[in-house]
Amino acid sequence: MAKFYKEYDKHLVALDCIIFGFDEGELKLLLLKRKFEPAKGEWSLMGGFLKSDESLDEGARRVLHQLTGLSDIYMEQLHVFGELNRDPGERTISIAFYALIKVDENDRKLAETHGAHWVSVNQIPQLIFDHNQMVDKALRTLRSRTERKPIGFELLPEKFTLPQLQSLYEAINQEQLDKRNFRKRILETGLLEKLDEKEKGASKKGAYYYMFNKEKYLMYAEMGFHFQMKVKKSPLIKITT
Amino acid sequence: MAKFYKEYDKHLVALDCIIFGFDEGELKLLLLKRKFEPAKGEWSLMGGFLKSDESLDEGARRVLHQLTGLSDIYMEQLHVFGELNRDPGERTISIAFYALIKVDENDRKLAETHGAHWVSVNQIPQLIFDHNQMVDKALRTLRSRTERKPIGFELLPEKFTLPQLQSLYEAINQEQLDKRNFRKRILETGLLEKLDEKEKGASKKGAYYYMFNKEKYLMYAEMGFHFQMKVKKSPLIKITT
DNA sequence: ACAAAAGTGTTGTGCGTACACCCATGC
DNA sequence: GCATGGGTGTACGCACAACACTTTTGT
Repeated sequence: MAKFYKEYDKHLVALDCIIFGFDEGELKLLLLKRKFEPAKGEWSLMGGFLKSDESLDEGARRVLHQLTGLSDIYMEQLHVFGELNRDPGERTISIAFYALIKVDENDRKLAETHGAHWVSVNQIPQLIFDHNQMVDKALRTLRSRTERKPIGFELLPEKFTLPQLQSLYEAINQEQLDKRNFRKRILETGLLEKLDEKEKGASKKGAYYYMFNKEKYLMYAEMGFHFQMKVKKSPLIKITT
Repeated sequence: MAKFYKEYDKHLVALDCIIFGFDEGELKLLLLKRKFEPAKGEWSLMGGFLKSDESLDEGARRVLHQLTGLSDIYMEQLHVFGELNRDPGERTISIAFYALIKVDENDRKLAETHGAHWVSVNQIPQLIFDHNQMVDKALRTLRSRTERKPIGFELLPEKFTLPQLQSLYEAINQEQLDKRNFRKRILETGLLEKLDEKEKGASKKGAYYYMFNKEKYLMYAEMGFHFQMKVKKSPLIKITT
């Protein structure tokens, strides 16, 4: 290929992945102890450097696969971070991606063998560089996503119950929702298909399993959507002195 | 600075700017005939390459200033485009920014002396590489921005009339709005301050000037906002065969 | 029989939309 | 005096929030 741009600076381009998973009723993040200098041993996002022969998406997927063994997951570009000294090692531009995955037993093992850990988003430790800022931005993006796109397909197993779906929404948005309103709203979208089978782990009565209607899900994911639920107002508690 | 990452590939990083302006009741885009190979002479966005000693924002501002003489304008990161062959000259990653500016006489001249042209968003020509895709994404982002953030401060002169503001919203969203509803909604946000002065160019009666309340504007720009207006339904026209 | 979670409907209200006429002025 | 754009109020409907009791079943 002819080189037209010889005279311009070239840069290291990092790809950092913010991986969300939903497990045990909590929204979690996949973190890693960094294995190389600088900042070796500190908590970090999954990251790697872009290669010349791969597109951004390909690169992000490769990085994720190398570090966790995971593949075929939903990822989206979040933001580019490019402050001059964000990485003390060398001037590096980082393209942050966020990903949503269903955490199953298999993934849990895979992640562990790679030295990765699932951490609740309520207990994020200090991360290297500007990674905390990235996580913060990803969380806010994920939240505003719930209002415009259906969510869950990427974070829940194929079959799930309405209480599980509700608790996913609650975990993402850090708020309590009214059961009746939630069920009514989510059902009338037509996104869900009720199965004839109950989940019996969480209660004696058992909750019906549902699945997403894949076509509708994809349609809404493309066209957008409107799902807004306000906080369930908790009764005011007066603190008596 | 110590080099920790010697072994990794480095990349050209372009900064491309999608500049929106509002002029003569239309939403316009600032375009340029490219002055160097490859694709010399074709229509292009404002673009340049990132230098090692500048942050992304600084770089984008520098590029814009070099090409148009404009400075001090509102810019926001849009997306990174990184397909392998997006630039036939060489593998280049492009970070796209979008900017909103008030077009005044001064800017119009500045732009012209730099060979830039204001083009209505309804008449965007074929652009080089993936620049049309960038414009498309920027437009959609700008539209969804109007629903969550106040807009106008960056695109209108300091004093403006309500009909002007409305026509800005209409130009961005390509839809007609109901005058009464628009005025009611926008006024009750408290963002606007009515002046005692009328604009007399557009009509005999004249329309009152307004200004943004800067503090409220910044507050809403930060915290978000909710401004959604549906299309004014135009009466159905039956086409008789 | 009781504890624990699942499931189920109705009502009120605030927001958003639709809609038509008068006003001020320049020509 | 008329044409042109600016300015104003109300009524209706719907979507959303609030809210409490019954059902199932494992122990």
